[in-house]
Amino acid sequence: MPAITLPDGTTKQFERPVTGMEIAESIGAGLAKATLAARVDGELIDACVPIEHDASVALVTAKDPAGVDIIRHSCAHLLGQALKTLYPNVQMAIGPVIENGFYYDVAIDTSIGPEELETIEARMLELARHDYDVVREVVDADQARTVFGERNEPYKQAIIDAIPNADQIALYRHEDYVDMCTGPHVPNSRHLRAFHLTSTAGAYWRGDSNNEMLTRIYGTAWATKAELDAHLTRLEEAKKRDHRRIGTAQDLFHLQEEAPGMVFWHDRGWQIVLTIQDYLRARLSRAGYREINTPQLIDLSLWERSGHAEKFGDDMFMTGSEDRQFAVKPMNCPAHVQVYNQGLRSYRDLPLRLAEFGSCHRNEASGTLHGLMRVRGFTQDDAHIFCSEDQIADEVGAFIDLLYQVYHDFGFDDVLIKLSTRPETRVGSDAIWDRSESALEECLNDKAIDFELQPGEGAFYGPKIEFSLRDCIDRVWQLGTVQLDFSMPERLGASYIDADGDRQVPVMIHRAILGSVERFIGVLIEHYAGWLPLWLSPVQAVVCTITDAQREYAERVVEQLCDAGVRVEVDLRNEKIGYKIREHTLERVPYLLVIGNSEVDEETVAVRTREGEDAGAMGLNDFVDLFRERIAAKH
RNA sequence: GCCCAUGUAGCUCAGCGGUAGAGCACUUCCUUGGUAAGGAAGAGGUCACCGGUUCAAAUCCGGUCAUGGGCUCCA
Repeated sequence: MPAITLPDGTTKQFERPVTGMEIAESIGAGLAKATLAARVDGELIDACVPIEHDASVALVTAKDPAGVDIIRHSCAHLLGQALKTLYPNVQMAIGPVIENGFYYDVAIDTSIGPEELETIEARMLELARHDYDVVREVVDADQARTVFGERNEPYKQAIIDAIPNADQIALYRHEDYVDMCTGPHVPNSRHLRAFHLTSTAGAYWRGDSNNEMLTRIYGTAWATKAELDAHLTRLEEAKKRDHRRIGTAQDLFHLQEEAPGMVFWHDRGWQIVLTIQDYLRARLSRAGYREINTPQLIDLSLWERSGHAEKFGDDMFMTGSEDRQFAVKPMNCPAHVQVYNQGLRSYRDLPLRLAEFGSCHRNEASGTLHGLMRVRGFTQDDAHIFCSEDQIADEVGAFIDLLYQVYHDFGFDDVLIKLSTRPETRVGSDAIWDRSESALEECLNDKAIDFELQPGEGAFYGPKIEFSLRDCIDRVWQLGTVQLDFSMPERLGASYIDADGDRQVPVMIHRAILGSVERFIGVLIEHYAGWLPLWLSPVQAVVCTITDAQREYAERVVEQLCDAGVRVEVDLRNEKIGYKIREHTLERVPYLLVIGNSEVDEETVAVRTREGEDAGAMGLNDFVDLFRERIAAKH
């Protein structure tokens, strides 16, 4: 005789165990029609599962985010159903829900391209329109193995084998199709209408590159057609923000076949690099860093001593000369230790903060390259802090403050943080891992920073914190990092003399704020959709004349603005003013300074912004004041 | 590196066995015009590269390289 408490606080008595669907029907036909599942004491269950005890129950519809995920999950099964009718030999592996949609990994003996996706999607819709009931059945592991054995589903069997104590397995039947899932699923296929198959990809079985590669089919699914359309429109909009497209349109950089994964910076793009570096130099200098510069090519033996050759040798570019083998540096830290090692260091020298805009090359696997986001040649805003163990917390704390300030200045306030702790194979005593992990964690907690803990994901030489930002289609890119290192200083013979006159090995803190300047610019471009803030814009103003008659005055204006520190260009072309304005607006130049006869007469410029705002005519000094105000505010 | 797709003019793309196309950009001329595209003419391509099938290949097939979407990796 379960008593069911509903979210509004009312309690209903039932004579016998009751299902979520029956509860919904007792409330109203409309609700029953919309019900996808039930949340019983906080736990999601299928609408067809009887509730036997007193419980608080909320009915889940498509208005509930959990309901949309149920639709997505059921769409994965619907995809399976459609695939089985089109390709009877297909073998189903896993089909989970992801952000905005779902995917299914399958073993299939044919390749699935865009045309096949269309066919499959059409079949899915056709099947869903049968408005069939999804039937749930609970079996034990042996029965499940038999079912999937008969259906030639070795992957499903392997999944069953991997479930501990699998005495109750839920099977879901979509007409002739059977899948296995913890559920819940939609009660009827009529809830599945707003979906779209987006792409295919290869994916290793169980995510292990030693295993065979399966075909992954991605789809997106929503509660309503309108939401689906809105999502597809968002994807289209996101494409317009793609840094590769904008980089070409604004003439910032290019990539070409002869130098895969390496950037040709054009003058405008390079100006952005220079602006960022100048800004960081000022910040670093204020924070007590010293900038250094170290060689591109270093004898392989140093990389052997540092351990990189053994672990990452395949990913290092090599070159030889006169029987010596050199590696193009893949990272800066061993070189920074060499600088540290010059002369005898005292505890009074610590902490020693050595910074470098280090140009590094890594032979990344060809399939991983991606515009500016993943390259083979890149510049790290790298620095290494050599300090004693009791300085770690202060140094990490100061670094995190610096990082947040820098991100804020660039307009990023939504940062994802991950703390990675000791992996299985590691160097250093448990005691020092204990201390350093808690030092990092305390720093984050002190600053009330939310973070995700990634146990076992730390580097072999120490724990780390990673700072990431999202790109225009919500892909997450790691930028900053701070890593403690108990290994390299010792391997490379770094030491200092402590207050008692004893030799000690310093701790090394690897840290970067932007990570790769290239990637950072990619994220910047997408974040701003090409509308870089004034202080970062490579060209900050273009002086546009109405006719040839203003040439002389325009050139004088450019000179004066240049002297005032404005990155300014002049457009004297024989074009109408509308044409010039359109062109420079599309190039996202922040200020257009229009000069006609009246401006010449009154010694002014007519100021127009790229947003289309007409700020009217003003004297040059007024414009420069306005300009400097905005630069200072980093707008 | 692995799976799938793609590679045609500076850019965006059409053509998919029978003489290489469009829009924008570019050049020249006309136009000197006040806030998002003035007009006319012209030039521009070994259809990524290598090989094969064919009377004939941008088009079909194979390989290589690159790019894109993922997977694995990321010191």
